[in-house]
Amino acid sequence: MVSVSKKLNITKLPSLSPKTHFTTQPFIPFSQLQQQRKHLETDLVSKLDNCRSFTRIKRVHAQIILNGLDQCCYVVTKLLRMLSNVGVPVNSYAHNVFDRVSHRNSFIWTALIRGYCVQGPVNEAVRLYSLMRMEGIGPVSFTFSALLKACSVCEDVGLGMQIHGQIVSVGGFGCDLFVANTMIDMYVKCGFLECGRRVFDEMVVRDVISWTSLIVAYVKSGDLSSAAELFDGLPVKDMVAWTAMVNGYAQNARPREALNLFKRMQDGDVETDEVTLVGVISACAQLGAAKYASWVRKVAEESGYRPTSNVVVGSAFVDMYAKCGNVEEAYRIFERMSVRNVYSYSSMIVGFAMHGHASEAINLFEEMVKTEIKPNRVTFVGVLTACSHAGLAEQGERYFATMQSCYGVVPDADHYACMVDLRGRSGRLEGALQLIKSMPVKPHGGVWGALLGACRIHADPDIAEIAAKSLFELEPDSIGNYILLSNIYASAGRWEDVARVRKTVRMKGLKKNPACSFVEGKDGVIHEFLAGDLTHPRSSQIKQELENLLEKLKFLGYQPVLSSVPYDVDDKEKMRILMAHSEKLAFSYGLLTVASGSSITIVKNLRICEDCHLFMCGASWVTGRKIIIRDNMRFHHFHDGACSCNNFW
DNA sequence: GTAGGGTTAG
Repeated sequence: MVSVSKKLNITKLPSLSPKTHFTTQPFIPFSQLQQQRKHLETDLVSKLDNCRSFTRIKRVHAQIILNGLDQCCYVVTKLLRMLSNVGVPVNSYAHNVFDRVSHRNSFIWTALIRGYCVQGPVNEAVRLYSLMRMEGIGPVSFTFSALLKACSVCEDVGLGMQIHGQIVSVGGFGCDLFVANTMIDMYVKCGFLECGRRVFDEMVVRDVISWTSLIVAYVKSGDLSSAAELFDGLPVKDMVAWTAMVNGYAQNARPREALNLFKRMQDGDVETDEVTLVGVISACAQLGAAKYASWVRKVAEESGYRPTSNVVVGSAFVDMYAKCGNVEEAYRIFERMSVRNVYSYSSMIVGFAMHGHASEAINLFEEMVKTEIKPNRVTFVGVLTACSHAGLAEQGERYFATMQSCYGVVPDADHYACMVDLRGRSGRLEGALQLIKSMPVKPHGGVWGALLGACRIHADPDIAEIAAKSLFELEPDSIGNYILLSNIYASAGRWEDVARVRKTVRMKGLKKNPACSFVEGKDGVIHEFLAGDLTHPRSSQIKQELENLLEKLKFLGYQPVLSSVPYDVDDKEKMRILMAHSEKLAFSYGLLTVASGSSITIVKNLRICEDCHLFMCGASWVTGRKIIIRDNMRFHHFHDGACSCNNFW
């Protein structure tokens, strides 16, 4: 090796006078220059970090060029990331910046690839990845997680599997937690849960994120037992994991289990945030009891969340109070919310609709469209339901006709179901049938079900047969549809047809859903009554109370609606069956226990029958009590002998 | 840089 001194022949150094050569440039050691450059880099990177607009970024970019740092991968990587974050199309500005860098490292390549991953097209990201590999640049773990994330966003499992193959062939990255976790997420978001599970099972090291991704995947697929099994096996659970499981129960209509798990979460001193709260609030909404409503309100405030200052928590509370029968409190919260969004408005509109307050729902909708907030499909479901339940047929038709042209919401099968309901209820059964035939999308069970329900109200067994035929094809095992058809036949006295439907039900081995009602006693305990149930400890008192009431009602002219009994039995037996309906038993118990002057709230699993409806109207008059009944359709508020639904349900 | 969220009709 030739030494530098020999090569340059500098054994004899010329005697340079520092005076002549360094007068304007003071001597700065290299290490100090390096340090200065480092400071400059850090300074520009932090400036970039604070940029929230393209204009600001361009300004910093000019400084980067001025300082000669446009070849510095560290700074340019940050520049590319920020450009993509503020949404500047990656194929223009960012790509130019990238092209001008002569020596590119993995990070700068990855920043550009990420840009395409976020903005698309993903294929371009994959092409760049190949180019990078051809240039001999090795990927970093973030290169793969960005690519995998992109595959999950566009649900392209084929591409995802290609990336998976790359990860395996490059080697080493399969063990990277970030990469493996993103891979699980990619598979489950694409709907390949089993593949995600395989990745999970093959992982040597897992963290709470790996577990949670999979738990959520099981929750979304409705497989709660697999989710719970994983959750139980998770060694260290954090707030997100707990929340995933609590909300999993809530989303799958298992509110009691959601609340039990939440109590365990609290016992474990795990923090509660707004995401946890919405799940818990939604569970309480499903239970529909005032007891739970006040409990969760307290829980929220203890965790520092006020329904009026947090839009997500607030909207959940609006929905919950409406579902618990307290639409006044729902509106009180809604009114005081400092920020509202489409969820808040939709929840309130649907809440009003559920309680038969059609004009309030419509007024609120009109108020909403004057704001910046755009109505969505759920908002229109609420508005159309409100019109339908209040018999506002013309207004409903108008909203339906303009929802696409004025608000850009394309009517889907759910909206058609509302319209069939609206036309059907107002007696235009043929018009409803025509609407179904003209639908641009395939009608689902809800659409035919709405027609069948209307046939019950207007006693039309012929159209009911048409609706039922399609309905039985779509939902062959749904017992409610058979019962509805059988009841329509029964009201028309067509007992042979009733027998035929019942035979089908028996042959299919379908079991009838027993009717049951809940009422909250003054002790806060929820009492459940089944139809004809005499097992309650205070059964004889309940029966006596009911008989006293019946006497008074009869005196006022109440005549039992015997046609509400769909059995071919004598009138005396029909009377006995009617008096043992679960909501009547629950109401009678309420009279015995709920403080006088307070309203009585009953939750029923099936639709209230005509006789019970009439009975409750009279009972609210005779007893002076407000009676609120939530059936599986909506709320009925009985007061002074009338119901909020105007006998239209 | 990877995991958890609220409104829906018969």
